[in-house]
Amino acid sequence: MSKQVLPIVDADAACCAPLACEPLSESEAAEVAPLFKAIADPVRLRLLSLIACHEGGKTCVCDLTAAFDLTPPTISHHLKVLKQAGLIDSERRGTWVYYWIKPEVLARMSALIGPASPVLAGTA
Amino acid sequence: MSKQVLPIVDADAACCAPLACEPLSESEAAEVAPLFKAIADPVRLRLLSLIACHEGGKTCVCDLTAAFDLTPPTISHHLKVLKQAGLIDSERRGTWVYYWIKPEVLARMSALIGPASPVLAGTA
DNA sequence: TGTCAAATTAGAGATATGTCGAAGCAAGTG
DNA sequence: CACTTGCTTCGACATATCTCTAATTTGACA
Repeated sequence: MSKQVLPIVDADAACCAPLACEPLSESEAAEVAPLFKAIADPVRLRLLSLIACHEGGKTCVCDLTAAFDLTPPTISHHLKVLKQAGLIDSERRGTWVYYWIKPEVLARMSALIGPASPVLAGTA
Repeated sequence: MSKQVLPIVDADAACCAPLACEPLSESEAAEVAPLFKAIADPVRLRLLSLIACHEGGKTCVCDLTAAFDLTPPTISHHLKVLKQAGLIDSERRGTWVYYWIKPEVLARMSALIGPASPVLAGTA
């Protein structure tokens, strides 16, 4: 296209510019990545949403299984992943098992990638 | 431990309670999950953070490669994943290639899992 | 033109993930 | 006690992901 003379980086200098905020450390990244991995699946995203949208916050597995074209073991597997990541918790009530969301964890994840994040506040 | 008599669900009724917000549809989930999958890796989280934290917003690949104990092809692969997800964009400037963040996309992801989300606002 | 440096692409190998059927466990009911 | 229902665990399989080495592309420069 046209000549691109952008003032952002001085081509004579080194290829890098100074940092505007504190980037995520290796250990912080290792700690947070599993949280995002837990929700990085369409089934688990919908499970989380279905659980969160329930009045009272507790949702029976039978409800969740019915919302998908997947077998109960598969739903159970995804619920286990979400629970091990700390995003949901569960309780047995007779024959049924209920799951509920832990909103603090979601809120922390949201803040981490949001506009006010101390580790991602570059061009926001 | 102690008797758990929770008033949230009537044990005589069906196992389900009504919904409090609109859960994520199958197609919405399929659309959003790849975004979270893109950041669901410690290396890519740090890459994103390093890029975002650069003053001016543009970061040279050589800078990024230097920050990891990984080979250039591996860094290149992760940058490609982030770019294909739409989280970053790039431009070639002579020998060097610069990447920058697209904050709108991060902001959208943050809002989706944040306390005010219309699909995850259950118990927040 | 030839050479060098930066970055990407291609291909391979090890590990992780998503899904299922079969089996097991826990709790209610006849 | 036996039987049924709801859910989880186990084991297997196909696919996806992460990382590397080797080869390729792109641009700068003598």
